[in-house]
Amino acid sequence: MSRVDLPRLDRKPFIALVDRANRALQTDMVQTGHRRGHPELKPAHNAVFGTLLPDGSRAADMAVRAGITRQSMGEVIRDMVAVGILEMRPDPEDGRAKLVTYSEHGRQVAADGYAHLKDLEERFAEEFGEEDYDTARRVLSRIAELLERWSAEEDDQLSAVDGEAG
Amino acid sequence: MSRVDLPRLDRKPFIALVDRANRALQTDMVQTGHRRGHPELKPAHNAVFGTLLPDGSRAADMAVRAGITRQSMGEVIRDMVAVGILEMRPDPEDGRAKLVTYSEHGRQVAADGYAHLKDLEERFAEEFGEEDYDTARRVLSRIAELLERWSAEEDDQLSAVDGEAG
DNA sequence: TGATACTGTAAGGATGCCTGTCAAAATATT
DNA sequence: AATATTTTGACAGGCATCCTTACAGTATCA
Repeated sequence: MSRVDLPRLDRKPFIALVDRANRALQTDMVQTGHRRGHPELKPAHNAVFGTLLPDGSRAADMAVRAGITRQSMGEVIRDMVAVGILEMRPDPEDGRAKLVTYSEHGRQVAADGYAHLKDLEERFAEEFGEEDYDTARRVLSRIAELLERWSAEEDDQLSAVDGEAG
Repeated sequence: MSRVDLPRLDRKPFIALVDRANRALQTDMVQTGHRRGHPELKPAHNAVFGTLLPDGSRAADMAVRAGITRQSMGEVIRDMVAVGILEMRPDPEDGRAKLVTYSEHGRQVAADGYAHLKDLEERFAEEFGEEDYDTARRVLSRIAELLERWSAEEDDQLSAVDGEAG
């Protein structure tokens, strides 16, 4: 009987903290949108609000910024066009592309959302203190980059071993 | 023409930072699990690893801790039982409940995962400094609670208004 | 004992994102 | 100029995740 002992974690895994916070934030944004009179808002729309530049963007660029595929982003965008938040028109500078912009109604929706985000920023800063809140933001903003680097390094090591073996 | 001006955000929304970090962490955990010889691991399993206590837990409790419904947690648990990571047996102290525990194989999987988590904790602490990393953890651990409180307060205000009007 | 609350589960649906594929347009290569 | 490659948005099909609604069994308490 080779019973494996589970190492006792002295504290909750970081991933659990991030995941829990993320679920709460996603829910909060949609719920607030609904309360503000925009019942058409869905969680997936957050990816657009976070990546669509004020003067318009291409779907492909937005997909890269959001970290999802072009197809997925395109689907979300078409959905938001259908409910009147976004508009698409051919990009005059590139016949293949279409320029995604907010509709007039979409600008109102986005403005309401940004107002709520600003409110949250202030509440968080007040709750945790400007300094600690900024620290948390700084840490979070670098997590993805670090993980991708470390993962790539491990990939390199594995393929190097494969290369020697093969 | 009442054109709505979009407020320019001075920095990325907090929700965008958390979402991006979360995606990266979820991907990293699953990828690492696969590399360590556990190809059966899926992203949804993280919710279990993060909430199942070493001596066993009830599904309902785990659902609350993970921030998802009992039904969803139950589905994930049954999936992990099917692939041999978890075991379920009746709770001797409560005829309604079942006690979820790791199987022997599951303990090995979890041990590998926890080892990776510990490695990440150390890398993060080294990268950001113990103090800043702890600060980020502390901030994140309170986000859900705060949002739920604020949301409840807003609900109260709305229903109070409804009450007066009705 | 009966009302109420909590357990896990089932069924069905909505959502979000994926892979594979395509045509059209732009760009690079020959 | 002709061809090959890349890039664009779109469509089809599918899987994973989580939800809502509903239910039967058990516990708890008036």
